[in-house]
Amino acid sequence: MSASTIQDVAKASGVSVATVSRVLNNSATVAEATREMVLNTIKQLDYQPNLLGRNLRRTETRLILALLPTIANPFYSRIVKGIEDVAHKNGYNVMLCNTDSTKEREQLYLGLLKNRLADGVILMAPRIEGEELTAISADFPVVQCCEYKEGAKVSLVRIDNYAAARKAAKHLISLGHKKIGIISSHSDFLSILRREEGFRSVLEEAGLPLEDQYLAYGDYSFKSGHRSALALLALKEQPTAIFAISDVMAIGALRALREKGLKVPDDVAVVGFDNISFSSMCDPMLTTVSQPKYDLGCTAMDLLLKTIQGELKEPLEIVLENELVIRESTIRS
Amino acid sequence: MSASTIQDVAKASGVSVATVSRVLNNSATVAEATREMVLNTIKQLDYQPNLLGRNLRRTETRLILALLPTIANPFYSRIVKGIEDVAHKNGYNVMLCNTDSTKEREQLYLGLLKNRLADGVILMAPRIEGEELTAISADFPVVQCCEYKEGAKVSLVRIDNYAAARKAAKHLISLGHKKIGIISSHSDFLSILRREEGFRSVLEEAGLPLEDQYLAYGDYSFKSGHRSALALLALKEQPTAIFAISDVMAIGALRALREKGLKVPDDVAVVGFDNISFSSMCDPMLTTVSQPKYDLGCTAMDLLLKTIQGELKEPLEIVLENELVIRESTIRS
DNA sequence: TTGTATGCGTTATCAC
DNA sequence: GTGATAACGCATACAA
Repeated sequence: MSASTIQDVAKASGVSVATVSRVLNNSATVAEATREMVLNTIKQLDYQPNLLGRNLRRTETRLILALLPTIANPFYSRIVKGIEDVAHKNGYNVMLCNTDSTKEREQLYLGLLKNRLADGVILMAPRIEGEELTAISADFPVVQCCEYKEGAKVSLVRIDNYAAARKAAKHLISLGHKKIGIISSHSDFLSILRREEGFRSVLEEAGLPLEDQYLAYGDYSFKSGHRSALALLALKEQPTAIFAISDVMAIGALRALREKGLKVPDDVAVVGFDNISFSSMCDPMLTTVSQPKYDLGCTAMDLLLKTIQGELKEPLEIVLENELVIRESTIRS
Repeated sequence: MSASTIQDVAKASGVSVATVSRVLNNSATVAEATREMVLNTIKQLDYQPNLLGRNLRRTETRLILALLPTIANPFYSRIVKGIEDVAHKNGYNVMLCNTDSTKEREQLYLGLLKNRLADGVILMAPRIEGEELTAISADFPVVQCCEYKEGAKVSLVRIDNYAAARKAAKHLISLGHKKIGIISSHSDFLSILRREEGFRSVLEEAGLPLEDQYLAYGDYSFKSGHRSALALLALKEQPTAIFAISDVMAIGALRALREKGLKVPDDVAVVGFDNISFSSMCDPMLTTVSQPKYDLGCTAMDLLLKTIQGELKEPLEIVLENELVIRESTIRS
């Protein structure tokens, strides 16, 4: 476990640490001869600058934290790709942190931000309260992506969840469905509430107000989608269509329907949300609301960079487009 | 962007920084009265210790990096959960790093290890050469998990890939299949080569040596599985069974078969590898070789902790059990 | 062009 | 029990 420092390099090169530092940082004011010699001993000693020292001195880390509830939901993978691409292009590294959907772990990682271990954070499913988030955001660079909290005055990139859910509802209504179940989640994300509201609004306009029993709650897992669908199917009047606020849960619902011997879409139609890659691999392929995941990630990182560079006075909210992708789970091909 | 330091706290409390530090680290030798007062001003100033300073001084970060090719493959999510659970239990944090399957990004993150920004690294799909990996491992704590490189003298947790693939092959042979295709990947992971070898060995023992044309290569994506399956189906003599070295690719193959109007398992049987959660959600449910993902993660982190604590003189290799899970894609239920 | 000296924020070793 | 102070490894203002 060797650990040569800048001092070792200086000594071995017969120069001062300042000169070595200059070589390290490509400072112009260093003679070509010395530069070469120093670079040589750096290779020789296999010297690696200690980032703790450097970052402490520079008070920047060039590190971004991306907080997500779990990597188990493939929804996040394209978003992360977008974040990374923009970050790398700008000389930043990205690290992913699983919050496990708990306030505690989220606070822990936000603590690393407060403790200067990272230059900024992108939150993909904030769990802490809006006020706390607002407070942190006042002192440190933070951006919310996709999911967001009530009352948080924090930059945000999202789609219009209300309008998106309306598209899904209108599609089902246009197919003649009258009994429609929803699989939502118990989170207090505004994104999810908006989807519920949007979906409801269309049903009401169609004179088919949503009854409480047609609303089931899951936790974004396959199993919870499966379980919720079974609950909906246990009603006296089975729904003829199910809308899930996440593809993963919609796919769990597909499995439940299969187990019950119901045909999709003939007996029951299903609409998901997110358009994860899996939604076009399952059978039947899933009709779903597509979020521009890659762009959401890129835009969030752009916003964060602006925040870090102080170009943003106050929180900004950016809304990207969405699209209903119609596949086999609602219409026979 | 406030940034109160230990000095500010000391000044405001009317004590020295040493005392504040003692309070921070629960040093026993501090009077109850002073402790309370200091804690008070810490709250008041919303003081957050700067981890760069602390880590620099302590020469440890309590941070672990988990390097994976992409979070798009759900295979990794349970492994990561195992790593995190053990890490948290021992006071370490885990951050995930996408290498995008490139040597460059992997080297970059390993650089952070060399530069003391993290205490150790778990590699889930190493891309750099075995010798380079061996060299790094000689100086820094590194553990390979699941996939591993030829010639790397580095700690490793894995399953017996050879034996596991043999189970899959024997299963297909026992079902009477004679023309069997394989979807593998072009990586130079020993794990994958062993699977190929194991599978081949059974075919040979059955007098059905694998012809080159029955071997297709993908890149672990749905699409590549889909594409590879189409290639296999284009052969004059179509295979009646397909073995994919990853569930994701196997599921892509299922889709290709559906498109070609072929019934699974009646026309073509399919076996995957990994047992990701999705494999029991798709239709038909996938027969697959199950890796003990959570345990693999836990064990890898255990090994890394031992390495960090210097309890491990030289690289250790641990082999965990695997299991063939038989589902609808090979046998009608 | 290079060296000296200082400070980044913390912990730890001394003294007292 | 507490306070100076050195040190961690680096970058930079200022001298030379």
